[in-house]
Amino acid sequence: MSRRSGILEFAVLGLLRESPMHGYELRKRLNTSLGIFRAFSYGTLYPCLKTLVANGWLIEEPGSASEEALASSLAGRRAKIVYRLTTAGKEHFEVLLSHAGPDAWEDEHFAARFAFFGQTERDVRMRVLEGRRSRLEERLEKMRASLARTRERLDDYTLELQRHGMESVEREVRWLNELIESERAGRDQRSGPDTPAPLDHDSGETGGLPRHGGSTRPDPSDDTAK
Amino acid sequence: MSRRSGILEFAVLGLLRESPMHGYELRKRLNTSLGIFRAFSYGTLYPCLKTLVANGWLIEEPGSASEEALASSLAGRRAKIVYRLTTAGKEHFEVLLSHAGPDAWEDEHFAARFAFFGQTERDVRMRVLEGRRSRLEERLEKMRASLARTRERLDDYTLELQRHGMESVEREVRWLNELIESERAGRDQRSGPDTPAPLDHDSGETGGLPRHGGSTRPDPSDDTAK
DNA sequence: AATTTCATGTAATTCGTTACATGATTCC
DNA sequence: GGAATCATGTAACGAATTACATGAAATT
Repeated sequence: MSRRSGILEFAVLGLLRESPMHGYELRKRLNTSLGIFRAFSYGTLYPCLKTLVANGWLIEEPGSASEEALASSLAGRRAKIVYRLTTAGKEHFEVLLSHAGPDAWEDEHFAARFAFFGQTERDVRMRVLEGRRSRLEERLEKMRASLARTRERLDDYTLELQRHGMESVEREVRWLNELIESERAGRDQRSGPDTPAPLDHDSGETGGLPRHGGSTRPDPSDDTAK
Repeated sequence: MSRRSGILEFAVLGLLRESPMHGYELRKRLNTSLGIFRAFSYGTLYPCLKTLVANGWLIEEPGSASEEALASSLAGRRAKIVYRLTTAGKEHFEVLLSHAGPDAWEDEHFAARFAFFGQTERDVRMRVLEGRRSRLEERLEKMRASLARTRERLDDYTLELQRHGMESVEREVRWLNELIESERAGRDQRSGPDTPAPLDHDSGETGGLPRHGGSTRPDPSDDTAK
C-alpha cells in the first residue's frame, strides 16, 4: 500500500543499506554524494521515511548515531532518530535492484539506478545500460526527424539550442557505449551461454571502468543550498 | 490572479506570438520545435490556455486554422479553437522577455528563455547567459567540494557518475562561453557605454553564432510519444 | 465501415515544494 | 547568552500527470 515515489524511496533504501543514518544526514547525502540528485526537501523526505517505517522496511532507533551517546540516558526528550534498514527492507531493496524495467531508463531514475550499480548484479547492470542507450537513441531519432522537418523555419538561436541538445544526448550515448564495453570486458573468463553472474559486492573487483583524467581540486566550502 | 507555472505560460505566449494555433498543434511544437522541452500533457496545456484567456492575453477564435474554412459556415458544433495573442498578451510577453532575474537561469527555464532569444534584446540575452553561467559555476564548485570531501569512500560507479555529471556541466559552461563571446563580437560597432541595443527581430542579422558541423539526416517518422 | 489521427476537455491523484513551527546543539 | 547549524516535523499549496470521456476528420 501507499505507492511512494520510487526514486526517493529507492535512494533512501540504498543509502541506508550502507549504514544507518538520521534524516538530516540522509538528505545531505541525497543532494551531494549521489551524482545527479536534485535536492529533496524535508517536507518530502520525512513523510517518506514514515511510510517506509510503516511498511516495515526501516526501524527508528533513538540517537547514538556518532558520539552523543553520553547524554542518551537522560530523559529522552526529542532525541535524534536514526533509521536502520530491516531484513525485510534489505530484501525489498534487493528486489528493486533486480528490476530492469522501462522505468529504469528515464533520466533521474537511471541516475539513481546507476548510483547503486556497485550492489547490482552484472546482467541487470547490462540490461539497464542497454535500455538507457536505446531510450536515448529513440530520442535522437525524434530530434533528428523534427529538426529535418522544421529546419529553415527556425531562427539561429532555436537551431543552436536543438543542436546543443542533440550533442548532449549523443555524448551520453558514447559514454554508455564505453560503459557497456567495459562491462563486457569484465565478463569474459570462458563465459558459457548462461553463466549466472555472481554478485561481486564489496569484493574489490569491478573489472575496471573506462579511465578518464579527473580534474578535481580540493575546496571546502558550504554545501547547503540557500 | 492565478499564478500559472511560468515556463509553460511563457512558451505558449512565445509560440503564439509567431502565429495563432490551436491547442493540439501547440503541444506538438512544445515537444519538438523547442530544444529541451519535456512533453506537457493536454491536462496541463488546456487549463493553462483557459487561464491565459481569462487574463486577456489570448482570445479564442473558431476554426479556419489551415484550410477547413469551407465547412465553417455549417452549424458550429465543436469547431477547433484557434488561440491568438491579444495586444495585452503581446505586451505581457514583452515584459516577461525583459525580466532577467534568478528564475531565468534554472535548467528548464533557461532553455525556454534561450528558445526565444531571437525576440530578446541583446543586453537581456547577455544577462541571462552570464547568469546561467555563474549558476553553473556555483554548481561546479559544490560538486568539486563534495567530491574532494567524499572521494575514497565511494565505489567506482558512484565516482564515475559524478565525474560524468561534472563533465556535462563543464561542457555547458564552455558552450555558454562561446555564446557569450559571439554575442560580444556581434555588439562592437563603436558601442558607447550605453547604446540602447535595438531589437533586431526578423531582420536577418544576428551577428553570427559559433559554427558547428551539424550532423542531421532526414527521417520522417512519427513524432508523438507513446 | 472501421481504424487511426486530430482535437478538446475534466477529475482524481501523485509528487514535491514553501512556509511554518519547534527544539537541541555548537560555536563565538 | 546569542547566532548559526543541526534536527524533526506539518499544513497548505502548486504543478503536472494519468486516466477518463467525448467527438470530428482523414485514411484505408
